[in-house]
Amino acid sequence: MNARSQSSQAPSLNPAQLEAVHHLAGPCLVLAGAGSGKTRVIVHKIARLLQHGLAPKQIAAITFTNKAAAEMRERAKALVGPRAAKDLVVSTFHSLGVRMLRADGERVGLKPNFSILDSDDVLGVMRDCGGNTDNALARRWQWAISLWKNQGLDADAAEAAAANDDERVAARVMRLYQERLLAYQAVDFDDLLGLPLALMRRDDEARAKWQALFGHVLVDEYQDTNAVQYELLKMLVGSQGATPGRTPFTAVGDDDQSIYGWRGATIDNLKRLPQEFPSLKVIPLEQNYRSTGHILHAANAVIAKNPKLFEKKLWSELGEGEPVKVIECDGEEHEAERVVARIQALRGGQLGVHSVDGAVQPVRFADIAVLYRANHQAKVFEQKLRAAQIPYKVSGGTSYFDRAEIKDLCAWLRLIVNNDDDPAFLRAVTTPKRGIGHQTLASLGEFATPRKESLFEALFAPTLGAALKGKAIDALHEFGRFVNDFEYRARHSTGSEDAKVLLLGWLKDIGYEQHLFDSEDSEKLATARWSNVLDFVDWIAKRCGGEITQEGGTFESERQSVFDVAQTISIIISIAERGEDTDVVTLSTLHAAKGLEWPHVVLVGVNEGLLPFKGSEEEMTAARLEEERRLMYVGITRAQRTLAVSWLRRRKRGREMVAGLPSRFVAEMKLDEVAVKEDPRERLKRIRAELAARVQASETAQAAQAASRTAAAG
DNA sequence: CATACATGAATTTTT
DNA sequence: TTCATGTATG
Repeated sequence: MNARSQSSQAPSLNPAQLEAVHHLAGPCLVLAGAGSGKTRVIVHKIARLLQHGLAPKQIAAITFTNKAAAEMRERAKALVGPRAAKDLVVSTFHSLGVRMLRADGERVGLKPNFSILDSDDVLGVMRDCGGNTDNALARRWQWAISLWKNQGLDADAAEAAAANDDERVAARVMRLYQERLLAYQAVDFDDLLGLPLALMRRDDEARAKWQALFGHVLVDEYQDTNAVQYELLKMLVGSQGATPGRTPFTAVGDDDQSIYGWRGATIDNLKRLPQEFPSLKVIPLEQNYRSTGHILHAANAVIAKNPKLFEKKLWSELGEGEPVKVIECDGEEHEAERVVARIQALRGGQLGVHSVDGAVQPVRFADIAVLYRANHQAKVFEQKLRAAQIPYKVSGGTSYFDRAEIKDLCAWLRLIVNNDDDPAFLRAVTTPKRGIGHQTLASLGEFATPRKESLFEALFAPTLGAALKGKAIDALHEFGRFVNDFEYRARHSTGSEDAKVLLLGWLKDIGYEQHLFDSEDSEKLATARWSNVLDFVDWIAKRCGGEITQEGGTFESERQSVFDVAQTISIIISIAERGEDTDVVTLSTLHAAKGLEWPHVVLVGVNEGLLPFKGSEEEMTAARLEEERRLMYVGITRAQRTLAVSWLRRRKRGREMVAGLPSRFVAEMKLDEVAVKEDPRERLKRIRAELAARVQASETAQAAQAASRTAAAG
């Protein structure tokens, strides 16, 4: 098992879980503490709803990430079987939004083939709207505008709410930006939430249609919803129609794990739920199946310092376990060395997985995680781990679709899907370089803008000759013809074989491999990039269907054209899932670690200023401190069996060294109150007994699960 | 139009 | 110290 392994849990649901699963009639809020088996509850509730006669497609389970959606579907499949699981609507808010807009977007001015801009594209458009501004400013606008959109504000509302000149400028940019997106027939990620909401508000027919679709809506990680997502949920369950609260729903979340306030998530959505749905059933899940006692004491003690929305205290039956260890370090290097030493000690020590007969399997690398506040902290650990020959992976690193080479290719695909997508046009036309530079493109832009045409449309205007030199026009025309030709072929190549031929031929035509080797100074890096490209081609080809070999034999799946696949590409899940079974230590930010668990966790850099993070300028408000505390809580509750917390006596600030203090959260863990003074030999005996009991429990659970599966199948 | 050097700023991240 | 952006040069 790797980090994703589920904690062992008794085969039957506990009373609170049962209550949550059985409450089908009205709105339900499940306050799922860390490690309390919330996915299990969701999946069992889905099964229960199916038993009660809902069709799979009437059940919507909404998650935040594609990865979470995929996992949810897998878990559902294991419980209800592949047939039912296939038709369940398990999707992110954003993909549901895409689905609604592709179907009914015309009512908010979108053709069905609109493009979805990623944040780089958005940045480009922002810079354009502000008249060639610098990147940093454009990024601030992007940030502010995204937050406004997440709060459900339009440009007018944003301008009215603007507190200073900077914000007023941003609000003006926002108006321009929205106009331009519409002209491009493009939307950003925030629009995937806001436009479906606008659609349903504006159009009774569409609203009725989508409200009739679902018989129950489940929302995972509810504490991470923003204002727009909440409105969207309310709209979907029909609370604003003539028959309020018609569709029952289940929100599952944990206010103590809300760590995304900085990107628009609002805990108000939790506060408002009981007020706006008076019949709301609130069910706390407090039994933790993940961590041992010392770890939970620390977690409870820390979070107790935060004001509470709902009463909730975790407990577990897994025994006291190991005390939490605090490691004091000289500096970053020393910390990394001590962590390496700890990893080696864990692997060599008595803390491996004990089976009932007392044999010890060593701790695997994949059982260990090093968690930190900010990405840059990973660096020293990478160095020291490499030096010690310990394999590791850095999670939360750049995702597959963030890679430059993949973005390049996606730009081309987007351009053939939607010729009016100017950001895609700009990226494709300059990748690889084909003698068309900013000069030419600037002139083309100046020509196109007053005519209210997209760049691609303007390419073929007969009067373009007045604005550009012959040579430039020739190059542009050639590009245009090439794109049209590629589009034609993409529409007509279906099935994986044709797709592969088309895509490889296209890469050759644009000279992409050569481009990679020319632009990358290390040949090794270029090779790696090229192999990413080939993976990408395979991935698209596979999605085009045709003959597919899977467990259960070879069969014919529905054929799609490359064009069809390209249409959905910017929203589709990354294939970063490869290499999941390798035995490596995980390095991760605290944010990226949410939802995961490891037997052994080290929280590093737990320093005042770093873990309650303190920027140079903004002051530490109570709300900010509380979110930092929840982050600490999330970190602590990732650990199943051992937890160590390290802090630095000296740390770098800018280029100088300053004295470091342990984070206030270290004291808040109240380790001294629960630490046990125990004879080491006694301790070992106790630990073994606890572990044996645990192993037995998990084996019983597995046996029962297998039995119930057999029963379900028969 | 692309590459080489200097100068300046530094959370967290998904869609 | 590193990374990214802006300017100067070939």
